[in-house]
Amino acid sequence: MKKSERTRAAILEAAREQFAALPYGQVSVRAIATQAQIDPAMVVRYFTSKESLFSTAIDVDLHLPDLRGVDAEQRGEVLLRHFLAIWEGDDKQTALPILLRSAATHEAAAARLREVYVKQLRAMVSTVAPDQAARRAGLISSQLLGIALTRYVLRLPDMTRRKPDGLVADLAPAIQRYLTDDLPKD
Amino acid sequence: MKKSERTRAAILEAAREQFAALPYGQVSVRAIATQAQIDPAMVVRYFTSKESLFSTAIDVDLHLPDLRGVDAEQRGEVLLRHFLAIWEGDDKQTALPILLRSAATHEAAAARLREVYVKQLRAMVSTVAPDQAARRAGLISSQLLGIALTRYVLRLPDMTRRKPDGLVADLAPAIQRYLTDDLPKD
DNA sequence: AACAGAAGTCAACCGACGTTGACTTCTCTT
DNA sequence: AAGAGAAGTCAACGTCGGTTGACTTCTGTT
Repeated sequence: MKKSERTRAAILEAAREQFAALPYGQVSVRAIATQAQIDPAMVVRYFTSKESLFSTAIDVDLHLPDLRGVDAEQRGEVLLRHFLAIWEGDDKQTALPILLRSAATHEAAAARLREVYVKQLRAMVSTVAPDQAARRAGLISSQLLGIALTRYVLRLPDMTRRKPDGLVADLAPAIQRYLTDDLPKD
Repeated sequence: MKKSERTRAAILEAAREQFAALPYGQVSVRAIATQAQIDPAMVVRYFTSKESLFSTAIDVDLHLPDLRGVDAEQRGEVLLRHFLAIWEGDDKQTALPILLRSAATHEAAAARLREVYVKQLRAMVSTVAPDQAARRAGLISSQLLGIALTRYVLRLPDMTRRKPDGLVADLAPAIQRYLTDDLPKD
């Protein structure tokens, strides 16, 4: 059954594109169907419901680099560059933009984002900073997601204006400190 | 006409509460009306439309402190504490939570947030760090809003777990640096 | 060529929502 | 007390979106 694979893939591709551009509630099954040049009923036929299509469409793998192979003093910069590349690249390699855009609106998206955070970012931090890894990962996420929020979602002028290299120069040190500094006793 | 003032205020209060809890699209005029114990038609009568009710409901004044009267080394901490208090307080003093929750979904909310950013945060940074104020304000907003996003909207476990004082201890230095450090030439 | 099962189409249902306009009730002035 | 204007009620309209189910068309095997 080759035909079915094609339409299934077409639906998925259209869905990813739509969800990347708009939050969950503003994406309609009808719009996805139109873009995939099929009938709205097919979406349901293949994916049961909009909700489960959404779940299927977002398999977020951040492909985080293995920081153990990176100079200890450069890890913050490497991580930040990788993160920015996810957003700057137009290739839609990861579904992170999809997730962040919907997370404020859609609890399922928020839950998935928490899962990605724990299994990928926190896990990765653990490999290079086993001491206080969860705490460090939290701090790092607050800065990284803050960058994504202000630059790509809210589009604050002072953030959109910057070139990626400039952002790295300004922000990598902060990430680096969260990763390696001694933390207050708390 | 005293009665009208009361219902008008009741609608506004209900609206603020609803918008603070849910993004724009998930708040219905009917729900606001129910909470205010009035008829949905009254909402339109008093505020013309849901959209203009939203605009009226959010008059965001962050009441940012005047950092010029604060020890130069403590400004980051003071600013961060003030920001956290906005979110921790249950008194709904400011409409910032309303705005952030809707900003990912609703362009009008995002636009308003940009305005608040420019007129309040950036303006305040200018008073204590006139050099590169816009750039510094951008960096600070990325960290502050990142905290709000991860802790209060996404509720990442490693951020919700922390006590405010712990967050201040870990994060105030970063804010302080964005405020006062020499920045790379860019 | 014929038939079965897959793939695709079409129209409609149902619920939710913002908004409207006609109607009723209240309230205050004279 | 009466009448006018404000305040409030009610039912409905129109739209949109997810979902359904019956129907038609295609495809591949025998």
